Amino acid sequence: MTEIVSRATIRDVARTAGVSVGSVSRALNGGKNVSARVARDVAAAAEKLGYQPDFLARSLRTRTTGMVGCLVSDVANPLYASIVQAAEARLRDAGLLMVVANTANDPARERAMVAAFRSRRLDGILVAPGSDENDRAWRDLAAGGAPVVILDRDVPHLERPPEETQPWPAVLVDHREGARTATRYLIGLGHRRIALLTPGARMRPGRERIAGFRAAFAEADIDPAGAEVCLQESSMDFAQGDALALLQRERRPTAIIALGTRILAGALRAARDLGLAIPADLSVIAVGDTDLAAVHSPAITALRWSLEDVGRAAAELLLQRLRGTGGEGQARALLPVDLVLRDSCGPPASH
Amino acid sequence: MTEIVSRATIRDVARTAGVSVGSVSRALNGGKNVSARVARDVAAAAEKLGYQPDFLARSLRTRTTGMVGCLVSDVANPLYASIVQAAEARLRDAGLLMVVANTANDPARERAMVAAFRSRRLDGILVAPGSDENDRAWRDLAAGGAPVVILDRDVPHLERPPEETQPWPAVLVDHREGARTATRYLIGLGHRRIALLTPGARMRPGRERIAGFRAAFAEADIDPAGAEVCLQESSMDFAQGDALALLQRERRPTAIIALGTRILAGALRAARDLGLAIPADLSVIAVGDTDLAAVHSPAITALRWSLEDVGRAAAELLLQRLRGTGGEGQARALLPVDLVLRDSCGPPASH
DNA sequence: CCTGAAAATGGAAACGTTTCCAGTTTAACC
DNA sequence: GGTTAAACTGGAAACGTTTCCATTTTCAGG
Repeated sequence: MTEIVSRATIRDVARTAGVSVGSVSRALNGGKNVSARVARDVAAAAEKLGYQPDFLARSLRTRTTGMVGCLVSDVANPLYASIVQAAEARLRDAGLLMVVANTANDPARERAMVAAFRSRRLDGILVAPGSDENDRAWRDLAAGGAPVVILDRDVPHLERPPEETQPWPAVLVDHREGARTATRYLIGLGHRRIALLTPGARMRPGRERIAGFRAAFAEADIDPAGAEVCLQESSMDFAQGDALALLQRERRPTAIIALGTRILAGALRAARDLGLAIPADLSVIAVGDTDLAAVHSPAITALRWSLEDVGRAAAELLLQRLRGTGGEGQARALLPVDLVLRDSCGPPASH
Repeated sequence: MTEIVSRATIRDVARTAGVSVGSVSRALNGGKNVSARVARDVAAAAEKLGYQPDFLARSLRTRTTGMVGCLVSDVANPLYASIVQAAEARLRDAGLLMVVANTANDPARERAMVAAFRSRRLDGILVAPGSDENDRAWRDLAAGGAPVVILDRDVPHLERPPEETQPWPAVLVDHREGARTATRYLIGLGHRRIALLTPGARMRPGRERIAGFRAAFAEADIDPAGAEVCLQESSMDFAQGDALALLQRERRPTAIIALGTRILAGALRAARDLGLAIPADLSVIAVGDTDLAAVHSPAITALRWSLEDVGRAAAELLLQRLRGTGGEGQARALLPVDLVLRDSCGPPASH
């Protein structure tokens, strides 16, 4: 195994095997229309030279790169990291590479990355846009021409090219039903004043949760004023200050539903600082089942959905599109949310 | 802005501007050796046609792809996610895309991804190999020819090509000093039996921590038998079972130092299940400052280093190499580890 | 052995750039 | 204005594949 100075090309293989370049290509790829002799010689020559095809040249010719892009606000956010991880696993098994970019929910950056993906001719895109109202983003995506799969966002039908009748493929999570289940559970325990701590309603997950939260109050025939929605930025410190103010009020909520890691952490800290015991003084439900929720004392009851399933399903949907074998039926997936009961909820203290 | 059916090529721009292809390329790229008239006409034509250069063709010609690969065991692991995120941010600012791949510490997969990166001619690679002894991995990396930056792993000098005198560029974290500081702190509080819970010593961070841990015992002139190293797989459940056994022993450790999220969580659960109070019955130090450590009650004292700095520094090192402007001095970075004091440590209970 | 179709093959034309080279225009200087 | 160097330009050759097309070879069936 000698050190190869400059890599062997298909031409070298052809010369070594004593056949034409065309034949080498056919032998190595299709396998169709090639005699046993040529196949053998080519394989031997390729092996001898340590030939590895150049994907760039191949891509230029075939107009397919074997790469897909993944656009999320922040791969370091656990809620995205697992999705990215699972999607990458599935795509890799299909022989595709994944390029990832963080957008920090910045529309300009989103546009720039979509353009970069397009210039590089990526075969497809997985994307969770930072805002559902960003028409430019949707237009850019549509203009790219590559198949797109949406991650848990609302997609405007109207923006599709006219000939397309199908909505964009998407993987959605049933946050509405999840929030409704959680709220119903708390109401059933006797709570009448519940606060939902969630980031802005700019995006689908927040909107759906709020809708489910309100729906539970409506169907229980309870004073809807008890359903308090606190919009929060995703910063832990802000959440903590906000939670402090919330829990110090005269008629404070007796239960809270808090999103993810940062907001939940802020709320828990606030409760601890105020000396509120969980669940005696305050019931808590986490949205998203993180290590924090599972290990906290007491363990936190949580809404759980499978991030891995989201990533896997998205990759699967994209692969269907890429292979053209898109049995039109399953253009979108709706994944369930479960309520994992632990020790952080109980009846409200009598007052 | 009409819908463009098939994208405009440089040839279209040339025709529209009434100049040659070569001139268009010069006008758009170099800006050197092009008259004002040509520059203007070309810019106008490109704008009018919505021309966007095809990176594939460009890459084929220039042998540079503007993409770098990032190879880690698992992007969903918070310890890697932030590194990846920060590195991507820096590389994006430099106009590079990042393709990421998870190896699950599987040598075969590592080899496959390195080969894939090479076939796609990625400009460089950031990598945290799953094992420091995997000679094949190092050889493959070296053979690729692209610049490589190592993430917190020991790199064998001997494997370098003979003409290279510099070691591989790498970003390292001073886990040894961190572990020594933490251990010294516990010893100072009076602890004499301390357990270090860490994943295997196959990789640099584990090895360094163990070394620092032992060094602290050695320099304190204390019975070294009290320094107990528990090698753990990175699975929370296993860690919990293991921690349970450890803490139920006759002469159990009075303090533990536990890595990351999963192992720490397992240990905390075990302590909770046994009714051990922290820090009265058991002192705990977390290795890696996670949300869990910060928000736990009581808050957990933790060893902290900046994952963002690791990612940023790695990207910086790689960029230096890519630009050839690698002031040879800073071929590697060693980042510090701090001990963040919280409420989880105290003197051991008298016995 | 002949015929025709099917299979296999070599050569060359793409794919869309950048860059080299030779030639032509401009500029500068006396 | 003439000479020379510098700046600019067009044409064509890469880069390394795949795929088309026209030949040549193989093979089955009479």
